[in-house]
Amino acid sequence: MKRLMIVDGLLTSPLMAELKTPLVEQIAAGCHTKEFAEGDVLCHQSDAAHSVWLILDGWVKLTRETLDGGDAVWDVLGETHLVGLETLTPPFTYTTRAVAVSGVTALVIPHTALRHLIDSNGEFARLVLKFVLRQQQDERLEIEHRTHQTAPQRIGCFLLKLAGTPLDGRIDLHLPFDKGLLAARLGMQPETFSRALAKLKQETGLRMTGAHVQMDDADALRAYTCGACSGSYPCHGHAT
Amino acid sequence: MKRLMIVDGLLTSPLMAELKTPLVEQIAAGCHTKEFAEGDVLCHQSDAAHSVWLILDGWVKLTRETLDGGDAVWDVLGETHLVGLETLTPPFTYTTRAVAVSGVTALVIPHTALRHLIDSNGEFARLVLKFVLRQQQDERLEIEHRTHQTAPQRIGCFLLKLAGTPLDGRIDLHLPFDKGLLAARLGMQPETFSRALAKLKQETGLRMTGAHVQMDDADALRAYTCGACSGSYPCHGHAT
DNA sequence: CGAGGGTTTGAAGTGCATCAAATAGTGTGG
DNA sequence: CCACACTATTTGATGCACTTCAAACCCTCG
Repeated sequence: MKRLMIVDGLLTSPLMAELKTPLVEQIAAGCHTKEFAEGDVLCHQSDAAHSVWLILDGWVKLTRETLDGGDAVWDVLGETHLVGLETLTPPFTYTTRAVAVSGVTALVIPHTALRHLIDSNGEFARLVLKFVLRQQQDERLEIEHRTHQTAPQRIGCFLLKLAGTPLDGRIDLHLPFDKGLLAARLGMQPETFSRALAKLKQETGLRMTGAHVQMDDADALRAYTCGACSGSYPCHGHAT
Repeated sequence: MKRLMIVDGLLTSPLMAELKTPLVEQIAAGCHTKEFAEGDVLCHQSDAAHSVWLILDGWVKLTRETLDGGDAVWDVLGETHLVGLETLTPPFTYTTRAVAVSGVTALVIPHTALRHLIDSNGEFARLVLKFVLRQQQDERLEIEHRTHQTAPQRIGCFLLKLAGTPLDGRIDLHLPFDKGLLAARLGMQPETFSRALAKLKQETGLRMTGAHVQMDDADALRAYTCGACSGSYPCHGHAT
């Protein structure tokens, strides 16, 4: 019963969903779920890896310390996303600190199990490779965005990704974490975020009250947001 | 004789250098070298893959068209670097256009051979995975740089990477391609590049005449450049 | 020598950051 | 349930970094 839930959890990951059933069950055997409270640290930068996490619910931020003591936010991940995949290669250490930014439910996947699987199972290694190559494309697009998009466009792009591809062109969602963190995730200051959001509302008809976002015509948002981008149009919006 | 040269060429790649000798020879059997003149196109964005290239000499730029007709430079790659690795995963198409920006000598590796190798050889798949995970870290650091570094710092960072880790703290090199392209690679305008360079000279004692770069104390450059970065200090500088 | 591209310089404008302060929102103890 | 404390968010004012548009300069090559 519980095993079945863990299998279902694993299958939410695009990576795991491609595996054959016996393999998923084999991985599931070593997994357990774990709850994290807001502020809990999943792992520290440079620590030797012990787990990879699959987020089932909630959000986790990945940060790195800069030399001058600041914190650089590398990403904020939500459900279906994996934390710590970089530890599958030498030096097998986490490259970021991971901190829950809300209550989080995660599937704990023992690092040893994954490493063993990669070493022993070519098919699994291939699927991880495929997965990472996909991520790499997204990251390169992100690099482009940082250079060519304005602050309001980056916000719009994020919202489109968050909304997925709404069938009817309508968007209705809640920001999953606070605006300050979102600003950092998008590479801007909180003040800039606030002003950029105001501009986005004005330009696209987007409405936002508190964390509640509404939009009647997602295409208007796409038109405003995606102009300078080299991604395929209309923006299909991978979740982050 | 010629076969030996091809094997040597393959081994310049960090990825290939990890393979066992018979495997390298097997790959080499399907490879040939090819010369490209400045401006020659290696591949077009969205084309079905036929080759992966290992650059033996010269430089290749990777660009993507933006919706509004512009060209976004994703990267500029030099010797020991692979072009087209993203085609090893579905949809097996190039995600960028690749154009020689100088005379280029490249090793042409048939795409089918690599795909076959990945599908049949778990060890090879693992090594590619390891290689791509490394690249991914570099790209995430690049994202951070675009947000936290100033234009002069980004130039300094690029020069440090180009110089590798000089033993005696001295730098003496030539820019491998024109400043306009370098500006695009670093995500800035040519005018900004020119001015940022002037500032970098003034701040760090770096000297540049034409494409010739000299510096007596690389550490002064690192001190100026790496402050806001979360990479390990001193900057070890992977080549791009 | 002249043409053309690469590079620099100048002047002006835009976008984002920074510093400062006001406002809104949230959780706590009374 | 209210007042307070504290944090998140917004708003205002100002400065800096980068872009943009324009023109000059430089360098190479025919």
